Amino acid sequence: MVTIEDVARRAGVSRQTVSNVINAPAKVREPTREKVDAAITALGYAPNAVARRLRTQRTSTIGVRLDAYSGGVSGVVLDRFVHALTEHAATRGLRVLLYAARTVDEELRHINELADGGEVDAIILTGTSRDDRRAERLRERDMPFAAFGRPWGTEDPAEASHPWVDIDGAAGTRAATAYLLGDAGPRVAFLGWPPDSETGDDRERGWREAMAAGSGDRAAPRISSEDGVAQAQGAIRTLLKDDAVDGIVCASDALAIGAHLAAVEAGRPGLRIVGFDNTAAAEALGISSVEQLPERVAAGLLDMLMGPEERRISHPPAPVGLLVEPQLIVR
Amino acid sequence: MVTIEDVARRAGVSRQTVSNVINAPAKVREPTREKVDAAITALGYAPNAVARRLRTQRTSTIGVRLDAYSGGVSGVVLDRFVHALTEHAATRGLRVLLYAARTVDEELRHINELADGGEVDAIILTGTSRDDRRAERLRERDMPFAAFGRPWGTEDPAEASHPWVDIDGAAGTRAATAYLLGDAGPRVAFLGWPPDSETGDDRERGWREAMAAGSGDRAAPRISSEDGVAQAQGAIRTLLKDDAVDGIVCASDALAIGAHLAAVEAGRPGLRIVGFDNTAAAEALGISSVEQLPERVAAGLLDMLMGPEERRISHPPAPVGLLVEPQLIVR
DNA sequence: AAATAAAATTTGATCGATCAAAAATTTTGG
DNA sequence: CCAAAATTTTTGATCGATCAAATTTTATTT
Repeated sequence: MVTIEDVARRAGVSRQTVSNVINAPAKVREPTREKVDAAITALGYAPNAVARRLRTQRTSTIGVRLDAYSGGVSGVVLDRFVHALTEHAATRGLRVLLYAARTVDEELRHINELADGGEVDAIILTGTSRDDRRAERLRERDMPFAAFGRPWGTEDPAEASHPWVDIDGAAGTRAATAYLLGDAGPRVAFLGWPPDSETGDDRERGWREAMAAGSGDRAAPRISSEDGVAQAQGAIRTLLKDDAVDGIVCASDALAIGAHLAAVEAGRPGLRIVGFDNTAAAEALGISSVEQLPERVAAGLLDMLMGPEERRISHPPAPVGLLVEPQLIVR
Repeated sequence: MVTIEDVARRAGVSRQTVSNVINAPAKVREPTREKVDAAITALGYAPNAVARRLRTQRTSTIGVRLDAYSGGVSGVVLDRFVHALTEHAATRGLRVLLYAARTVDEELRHINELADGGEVDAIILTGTSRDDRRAERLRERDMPFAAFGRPWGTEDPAEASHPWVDIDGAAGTRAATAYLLGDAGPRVAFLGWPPDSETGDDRERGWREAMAAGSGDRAAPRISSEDGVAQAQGAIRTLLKDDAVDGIVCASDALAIGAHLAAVEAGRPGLRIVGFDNTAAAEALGISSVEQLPERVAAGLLDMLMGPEERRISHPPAPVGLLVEPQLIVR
């Protein structure tokens, strides 16, 4: 292994000058820098990341939880998010360290380990809930963090207690509903999950608002189903027997696929349906869907952790919230 | 931050004794150990991972590439693999560091960086090809690695040049074909990609072998389509016009979904179709599929890198190959 | 050209742990 | 009970870099 000492010896300068060439080239005179650069390339030197971390007390690493694989249609959004985060982090000189956890307690243990061991400079939370214990723990431990998911309850971006970015689900279903109202007809139904899930209620709200604001038929039903193709198919099968609907806005692609299958079954393959998440399955079946743009979320979170141009993590990051407007993909 | 020195002072012993309590408790006398343990819990001490890495020259971290998000039906296998790897790695005291790359050259750069900076102890390659440049580079650099994917060309597990684990695609299609021969009829067609992709040819071989070995109809066709729902749908639409087939074994779920749609369209919703990868989309549509079990691949790769019970990476790991038999999921 | 200011470079200390060898203690055996 | 062996504990060096302060060199001013 080539060390900074080797380079210094070869270039006939001191360690620190080599260090300066790498970290603060402006401090070094041109001819000196050239000598050092020549030595660096001749020896193939690269700074040892571990030694640097020990000295600077910065790991340039952020931790991200990988959820237990759900097996369902969803989960893809998170995968795309992790991918985008990794790419964006790289351009800012950060690395992404994974940890897997199936439960909150398991995740809390991991958070402790990462913090105790000084392994990461910041943590990205996903899927935050009201009074999130992880957020609490991270605050206690004084570990910078940002969340993919709004702090339900206090959603005013101006008075956030920590940085967060979330998809504006209501905006997504609003756009979907407006599209169907214009393109299909006034009787646009909503197929959602049973009430009281925060994400679900948010998406329902968008439909309600668009129906009220536009030319929506007040009588258009709100149907409830667990998140699964078969369950949704059953629910919509029943619906299509009696009700005359022009289109269905769904809270997820799994629901949309079920609705689509029920429509085909009922001899109405042209019934307009819009899903949510824009998964490969919806794409494969040609179902329109609301695309979450997890890449924007990833970029937004890093901006918050670091400031838009910085290359180091703010401590603590400014507590602001950002809602990303999703995009309707029409098929 | 609590250091080993703080603990030593509080317990009234030396640094090294504290270190021994943590890393080699057998070397420490019982009463001493108790004192130290008490101090550790009182102060909430945890060893600094970065300092330890610098001294031991081991990072206990493995690097894994995250592919560019493909957007298609596939990709999920890799995500599940990364997840399983993270979980298994954790139980062996390893961390998983991600890097994103879109091209081979980009990946080679990342490999160099990770090796130069001493960031990882080993790298996991995915999607290996014949004469893989990454494998070559890693060998040159003396970085331990293992691959998800066989070294096409020399597939005899006994004479591998590096450790690898792969899914036995032929075994998967063999099982799928045998199942359809028994359950549907002798005319089992194969819907695959254009020839000369290694994975594709492997999967086709399984079908051929099972057809020859079982009661397969020699005349059953082998149809070719690019990997996409629409393309496959078109190909099978044509097929179903003339040919009478009892079932179709497909090289991917995307193809299977296309075939399924064509079958429904042709008024044969009961036509037996088997896909490959067992994606959420296939599950949602109730299409049988071959499940790759990426969890086993992850476990197998770590066993190879570390030995089945060890907690440190062998250098170099023994070059052996392992084919994991996939599992047919009947729906 | 000397005095002063500014810039460039070097030196010594440090980050927090483990390794290797030395010193202190306990155990064993005659 | 003492010497030798075995065990336990401590000390000093080190991993490879950066920080802070000291020193040297160059540039500016009078």
